[in-house]
Amino acid sequence: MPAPHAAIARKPPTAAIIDGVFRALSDPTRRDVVARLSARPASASELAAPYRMAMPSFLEHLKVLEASGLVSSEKKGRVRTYTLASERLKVAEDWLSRQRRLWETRLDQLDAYLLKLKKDGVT
Amino acid sequence: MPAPHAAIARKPPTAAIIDGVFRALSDPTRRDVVARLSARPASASELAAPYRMAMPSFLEHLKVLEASGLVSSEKKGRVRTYTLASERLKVAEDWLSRQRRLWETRLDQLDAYLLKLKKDGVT
DNA sequence: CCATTACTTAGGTCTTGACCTAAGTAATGG
DNA sequence: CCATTACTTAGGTCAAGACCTAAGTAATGG
Repeated sequence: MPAPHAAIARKPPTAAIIDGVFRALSDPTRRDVVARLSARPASASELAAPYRMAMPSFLEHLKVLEASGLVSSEKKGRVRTYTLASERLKVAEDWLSRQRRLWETRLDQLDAYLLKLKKDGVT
Repeated sequence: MPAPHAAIARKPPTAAIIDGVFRALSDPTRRDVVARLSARPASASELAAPYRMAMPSFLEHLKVLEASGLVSSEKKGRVRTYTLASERLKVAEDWLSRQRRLWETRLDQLDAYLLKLKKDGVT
């Protein structure tokens, strides 16, 4: 039994994974590719077409996306097809919403504190 | 009147802004700082304390965060205090949830299509 | 006032990132 | 088959990133 509590122990993504996801999303070409892939899968050359960039340069972007786990690819004949892998988008979303919760909690506490000051008649 | 329709024309963040936010979040030290600042504001040296890193190196991270708009700072006497600026976190959240919507729409369409195939008795 | 404290500036190194051209390889389609 | 098509590999440039040390400056606190 290598992993007890497998059902509940959904381990948090490592920092390195989150690094990769945010990094991959920090480039406009790569974000654009992600956006286009969320509509439908596409081949490397289809994806490359809109950009004024040499093929090897563009493929580098696809490699970054694939390394981050945001997309996956499969080759059939001479065509490599890319697909969005939505779980990794969720990793980023989760991190952000966790921050939002923390932040909002803090603001609520601040509110409560200010309210108490007011109620206690402090000026 | 420099900006007509100011109330509704909340212009979308430029690609460069989104680049900066995601890039800033792609480093674990910087994400950690954001997390700590969402609890409360703090000075540069307080923020630096947990890391085994020379001060100038760490301040570089703070500069990246401030340039991205995720945090702001103000100097009083010899202390510079950093505060989280939550609007920029929202920029990243918004981009991600937009992608999720696109992606989910696509899956729904796919579902509908498969359902139709089944209903039409295709095998 | 003057030693500390809290940054700041200046500069150096080494790696990584984003592009490029040129030259592959490996499936097609006529 | 053999010219295309669809990537792939190899390698080169140039800027940016993430660290460092050393030497500032500018408020404080005793």
